[in-house]
Amino acid sequence: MSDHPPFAVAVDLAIFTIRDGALAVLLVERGEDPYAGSWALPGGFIEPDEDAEQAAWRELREETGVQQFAGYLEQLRTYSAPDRDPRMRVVSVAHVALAPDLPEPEAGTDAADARWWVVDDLLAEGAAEEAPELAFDHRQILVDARERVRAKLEYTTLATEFVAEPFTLPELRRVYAAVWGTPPDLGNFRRKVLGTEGFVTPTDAHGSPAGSGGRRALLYRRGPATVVSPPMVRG
Amino acid sequence: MSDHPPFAVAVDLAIFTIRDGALAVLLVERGEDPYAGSWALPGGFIEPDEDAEQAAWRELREETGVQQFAGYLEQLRTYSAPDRDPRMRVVSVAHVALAPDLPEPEAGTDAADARWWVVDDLLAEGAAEEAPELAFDHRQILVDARERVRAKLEYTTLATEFVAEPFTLPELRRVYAAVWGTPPDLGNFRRKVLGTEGFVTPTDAHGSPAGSGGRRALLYRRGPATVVSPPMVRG
DNA sequence: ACAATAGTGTCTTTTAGACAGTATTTG
DNA sequence: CAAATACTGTCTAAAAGACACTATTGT
Repeated sequence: MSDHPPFAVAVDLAIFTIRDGALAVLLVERGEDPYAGSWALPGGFIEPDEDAEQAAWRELREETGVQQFAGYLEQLRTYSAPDRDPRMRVVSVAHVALAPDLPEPEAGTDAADARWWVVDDLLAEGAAEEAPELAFDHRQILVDARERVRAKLEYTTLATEFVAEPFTLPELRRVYAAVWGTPPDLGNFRRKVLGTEGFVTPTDAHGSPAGSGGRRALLYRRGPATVVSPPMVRG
Repeated sequence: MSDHPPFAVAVDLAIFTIRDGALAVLLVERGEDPYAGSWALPGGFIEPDEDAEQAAWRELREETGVQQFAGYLEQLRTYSAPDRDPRMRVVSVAHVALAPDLPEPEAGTDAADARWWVVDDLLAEGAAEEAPELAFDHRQILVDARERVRAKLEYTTLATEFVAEPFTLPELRRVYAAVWGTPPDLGNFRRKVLGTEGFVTPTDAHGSPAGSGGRRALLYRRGPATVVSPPMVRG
């Protein structure tokens, strides 16, 4: 009754960004068995002196190669099926991270390669041409992580974590378009964002239009607000 | 780089019910050190052949003494501070459970005693007369668990898990009153619940009024809906 | 009859949905 | 100027907030 079988405890990360108008996630190609050669979410084991969040931040910096990582990280949920890792009993505390678009990553020490993948290509039923199967239960983690991000865009100001400051409202709207798959109505989107106190704070500078030709959009910074109430609704 | 320090992995449960119009949680008095004699959330270690959710269901049945537990269980989040247990490194996957009011629990094998506590008494700043400090980081878990339940009443039909079928709308409304601290407006509450397709399904029977004297309320059962959109808002 | 509880109706305000129109910039 | 992008305004419909009123039961 007082036994406590030993487990290894890991963190895994679904690191999202917006690339070319699509939601993308960072995957690493595994260099070792099990699943050598297939693609997986970046992650690693928790060290004795850190908690899961610290481990996640450490892995995030290691995998992205960005020491002063400016972005958002939160715990997603814990995956603990007894057979999820064939080597031994590993429990994984999965996290979600968001970042304005990061450089193409360098391969880490234990990974053969690392690159961004368009999430819809990975998760589409028709399985796009070269979309790989994911290692372990990472496909399920990715499904859950995407759903978390989709949901949080509705009732939080989280979308601003996907854009570098300062940013324009059209940029911010393209974040919603990428994550939800369909852009919110232009006018209504502006009314909601500007009408939610503290969502964004205006600057007096102007950015560049998305294409060549077009009006220059006003630039904004993130505001102090974190919740959007009532929520924005998904198309 | 390939080390994976061993951890013990436990589950802890915040089991909520409504008792005498207040949100209550089940605590056990610890019989052993550390924290012998103080109160804690029920929990235990994960066995080699089960995942966290199975372990949580097992503990739930053991602690409540109800073999065919009819209620709701979901994962909350994982707590992993290195020093959260002074004996050794223990990571806890916390869960939230809801149940229509259960019998007064029996003490389990490893617990000196077990009883329901009114959550507001435990968490109030003024610390009610005989409200105990909680063991480990269980106060924080309880705070997070309560917030999860409060939030989920807004955008899901979860409140129905707090009442035994069949139930009346006034009963259901008292769930919101207990969890939120203030009752939703009577008329608007009925409009929302009855106007949300699949929230509840009517029967043709009538229940008894809350006090002695008063009209008999219609009885309902849980409907198939799980989400309430747009959400009900907290007073 | 009265108090207590359950249930209905309605007026106002807020917000979202839809979409037409105006403004600014580049080629 | 035409095309592309950014921005504003307005009408309608849906929903919430507030609150008055009716219905049924026990003492």
